[in-house]
Amino acid sequence: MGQLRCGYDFYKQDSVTVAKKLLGKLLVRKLGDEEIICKIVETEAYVGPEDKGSHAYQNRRTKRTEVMFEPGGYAYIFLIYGMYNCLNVVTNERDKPEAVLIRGIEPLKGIELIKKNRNIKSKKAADLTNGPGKLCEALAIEKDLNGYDLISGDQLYIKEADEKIDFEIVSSKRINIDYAEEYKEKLWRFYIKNNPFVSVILKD
DNA sequence: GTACCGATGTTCT
DNA sequence: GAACATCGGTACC
Repeated sequence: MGQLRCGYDFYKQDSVTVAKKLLGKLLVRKLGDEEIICKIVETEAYVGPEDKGSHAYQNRRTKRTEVMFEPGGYAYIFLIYGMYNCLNVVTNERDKPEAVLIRGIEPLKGIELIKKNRNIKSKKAADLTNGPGKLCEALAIEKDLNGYDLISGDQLYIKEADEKIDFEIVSSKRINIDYAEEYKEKLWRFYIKNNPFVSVILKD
């Protein structure tokens, strides 16, 4: 089944291309004997040294951003607001610091384990995984997976869906990057139209 | 449905 | 010391 998994030829593309192509693909997480599979429904591209929204703006290279300078195919995980982790996929070639933030996923398998990991009151299924912090908690994705190899690792990876389902892609501004000046206007967020696991719907 | 607010800790100035 | 690619609760429509 290896041919279904996304490899370097996929991740080496630019982040906007990868962000769009990730929609509809499957995020797989192995936890002991159990497996969680979710469909990716919302992404954001962070586009390299010129992008004022990106942690790697002006090639800012620190311990935190180091993995963004690696070749595409690694996980970039960072802590936000002191409490939540966010999962990114590093894209493009070595020394071209780009990444795609996964913002929304739809659980297909392992929902009981997701509920256990999240432990929330809400009965709405969407609240389990409709946001970057939520989905990391749901899949037990923590800082120890920063730099994880999504191409050859088996704990966390991305693969093609088993069957192709048509959907419409919506482009929008990225969420919560007020500091990014003109770059906050860029339509570098993508999601599957009408999917309930999308985190935010902006008014036009 | 929207609006605000506090929690929390790492990173960078 | 400030900022931060967020979330869940409460209050009020």
